[in-house]
Amino acid sequence: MGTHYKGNKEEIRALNAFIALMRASDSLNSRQYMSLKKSNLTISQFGALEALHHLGPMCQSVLSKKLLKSGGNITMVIDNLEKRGLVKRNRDTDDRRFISVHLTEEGENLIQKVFPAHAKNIVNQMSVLTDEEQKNLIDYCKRIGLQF
Amino acid sequence: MGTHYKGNKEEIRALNAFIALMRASDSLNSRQYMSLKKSNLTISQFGALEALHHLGPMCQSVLSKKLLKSGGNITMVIDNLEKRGLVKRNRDTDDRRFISVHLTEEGENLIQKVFPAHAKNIVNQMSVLTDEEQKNLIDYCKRIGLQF
DNA sequence: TTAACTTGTTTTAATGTTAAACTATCTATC
DNA sequence: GATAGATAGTTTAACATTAAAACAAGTTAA
Repeated sequence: MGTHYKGNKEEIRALNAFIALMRASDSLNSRQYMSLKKSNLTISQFGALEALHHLGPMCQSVLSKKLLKSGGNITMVIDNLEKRGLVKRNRDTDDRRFISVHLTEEGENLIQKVFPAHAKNIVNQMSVLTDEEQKNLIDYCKRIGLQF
Repeated sequence: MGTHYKGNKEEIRALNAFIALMRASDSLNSRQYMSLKKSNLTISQFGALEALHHLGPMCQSVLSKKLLKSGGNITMVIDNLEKRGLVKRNRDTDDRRFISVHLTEEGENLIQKVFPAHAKNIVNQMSVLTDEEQKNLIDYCKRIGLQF
């Protein structure tokens, strides 16, 4: 692994840290992907179901902000969940611009079944780090994430 | 930020570490995306050009392994680079199953122009961490990535 | 009241992504 | 040499993703 960039030691280190971070998130993502495939869910679909499960019904623009995805993308993801009968759209009667999305009973059952194993799976993977190391990782990642 | 999972302290910590890692890589990705958009390159296209630049011509199956992407995906990415005249395909004469992909002069010029700013950009973002912290991050990420 | 602006959702076009099926080519074995 | 199996690449179908444009509904200001 590593960069082929010809820079000084500090630059090489920074690029290697970047690559390591990206590879780690790729690995976690692909293990998530494999795990969810058993339930015929994509990562995005799972994310939407999870948000609706833990936060209750919400309109697509809110979901879009929660999941950090574009509005057009949410339309597509909710479309696919709706086709499977896992969520339902409800046009708001007061302000007809809004569409409230909520889990169906089937969707609620599915997320309740899938979530615990999913969480356990992640906890398991992160357990290669000690509690102290996880704290450090959170600190580092937040600082990287919150730049502008 | 944080999970809504009702577990014990250790589980919550692990899930928060997971979420922090994913958010950080999302942030880095989206900044990469914005930066490369100026040159009309996607992250995948940049990755392919960079590999060909630093490692020289190679066939698609090797590229596929380097970039950790499926063969079908590489076909698409190389198609789009070829349409723009940045790379060229060459059928191997010895073994006609192989196609060697190489940068055109235009592609070489582009990657030479784009790469330094790109690397600098990443180094800059990672510089919110000290050298010691970057070392730790690399260690943590490698351990997360290399499980199973 | 109407025109202009704002906000929420959908559509469209382009790219990425995978898995699976397919074609072409090469190799080993009978 | 024919054939079975392996390998490289392409195609297809499905979903993800964005930006930008279109569309729908509500708000505001002249």
